[in-house]
Amino acid sequence: MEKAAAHAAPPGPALQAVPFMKVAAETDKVVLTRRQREQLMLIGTRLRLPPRTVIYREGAAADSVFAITEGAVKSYRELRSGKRSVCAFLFQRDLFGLAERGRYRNCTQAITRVTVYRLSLSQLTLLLKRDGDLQFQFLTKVTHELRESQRRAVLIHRRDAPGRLAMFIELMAERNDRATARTRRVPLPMSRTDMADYLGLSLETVSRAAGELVRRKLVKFETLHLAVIVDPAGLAALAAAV
Amino acid sequence: MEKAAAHAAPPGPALQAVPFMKVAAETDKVVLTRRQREQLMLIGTRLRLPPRTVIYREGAAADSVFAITEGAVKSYRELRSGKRSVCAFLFQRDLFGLAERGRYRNCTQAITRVTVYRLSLSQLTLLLKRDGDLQFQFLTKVTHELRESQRRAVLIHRRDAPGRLAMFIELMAERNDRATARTRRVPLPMSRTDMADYLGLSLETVSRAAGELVRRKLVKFETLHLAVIVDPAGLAALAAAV
DNA sequence: CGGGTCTTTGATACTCTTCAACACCCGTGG
DNA sequence: CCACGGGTGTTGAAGAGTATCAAAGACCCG
Repeated sequence: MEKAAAHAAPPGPALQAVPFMKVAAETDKVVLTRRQREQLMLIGTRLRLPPRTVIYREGAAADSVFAITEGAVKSYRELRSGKRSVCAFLFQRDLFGLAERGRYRNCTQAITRVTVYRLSLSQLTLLLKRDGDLQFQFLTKVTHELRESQRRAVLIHRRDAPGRLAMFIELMAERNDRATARTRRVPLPMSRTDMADYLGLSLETVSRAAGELVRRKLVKFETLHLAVIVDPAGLAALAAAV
Repeated sequence: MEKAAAHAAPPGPALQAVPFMKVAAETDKVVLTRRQREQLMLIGTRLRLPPRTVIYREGAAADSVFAITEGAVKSYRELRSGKRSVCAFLFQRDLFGLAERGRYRNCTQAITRVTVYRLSLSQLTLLLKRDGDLQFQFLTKVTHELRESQRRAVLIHRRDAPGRLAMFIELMAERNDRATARTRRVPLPMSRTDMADYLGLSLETVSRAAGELVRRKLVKFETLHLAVIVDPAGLAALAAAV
């Protein structure tokens, strides 16, 4: 566990994405070179933030882009009705804060304690235009996030709550890399309310759906924020049964 | 009408996106230089495709990226249940075909007659790495699409069909630039089924919702594929009442 | 151990989905 | 010119599922 982390995430920002093209090696993920990371560190500041910290608000002047090195962040929007819509959950090696016309479009808030790199937007722009390879990594990363976002849209098409939740758990399991593959444990750092706001369900329905998955012996919950996959095949079948 | 088109879309591919930073000019949209367009034309082929042409299928080997210069395209996924989920509707100056590990992730099909530039992925990659400014345009564009995708996710959070449809019409109106602003006409080239698959509703519900909007005198339909906004404020209010 | 937050559980109402029949548009062929 | 047929869209009635409101229970942190 520590070995992988030490080798994959040396000091400095990192990005996780799947490349456009098929690569020969089993290097499934894009990685930045040491030099690229060092350059990013030069224009960035490392921040450690406690849970619930609001990193920025919708509409705020955007002068920075953020790269997560540790922890979980949610990106959401406040709707007039007082409800929230969670756009994405962001983890290690994710990027956020890509603004529109100098303004952020979402709010972002730390879920757990997080470590992020705050990169100056203007300096980053210059750096990217200068270093075509680095920019290509960013392009790949954003494309990756676009695909993830579209996948979520597919998820929302399901009308049944247990199915949506099953897909969600699989999503989170994927994000947790191979740690889940071995232990079958899936950390769900966000609250039930956040999950509901992401899945487009009420929190009561999420709760009931979770109970249903447990009843069907597909998963169980060691704690509220740690699911264990009891029947991987069954869960996958339900998740795929769109 | 023709004047604007002639000035904004000279020969060659174009991209429409909102920049990260606030720009001084009222140039709201990113535009490619003539030289960049010419470079793209060098590595691309112009294709004219009749309606219903399937441009590529999910899982197919991806060797090209496409830029639309005219017409409408839908990007969708076939679900096991036989249903479809439409990920996005794509128009003039949109980009599609960003692959994952050498495979396309969605199917794309022409809705109307379309003109697209097919760009060789390998050559585009080289070109982008060489031309930092051009690549930055692509980065901006993909980021723009990411935001659009997230916006759709917000849209889906509404449970009421008339509200979803109202948002959809506003979305389409925006895409139609200022043409709608003057004439209040919104072209909806896609079928009701496509709209349903995009909105996460059944087509019957879309039909009923359309009837409801007409009944409330918010819009009317000149033809099935051409909506007219009767009460812009009322429609906007309903669309924003998330 | 206690207060507050978050989660679970229960009953009712509401909206959409589904299934089915019907209307419409348009190109084809008589 | 009109009748026909397929695809597409509309309308109707019954059923399923979730949202909502309300209240009790579990958990965390000080």
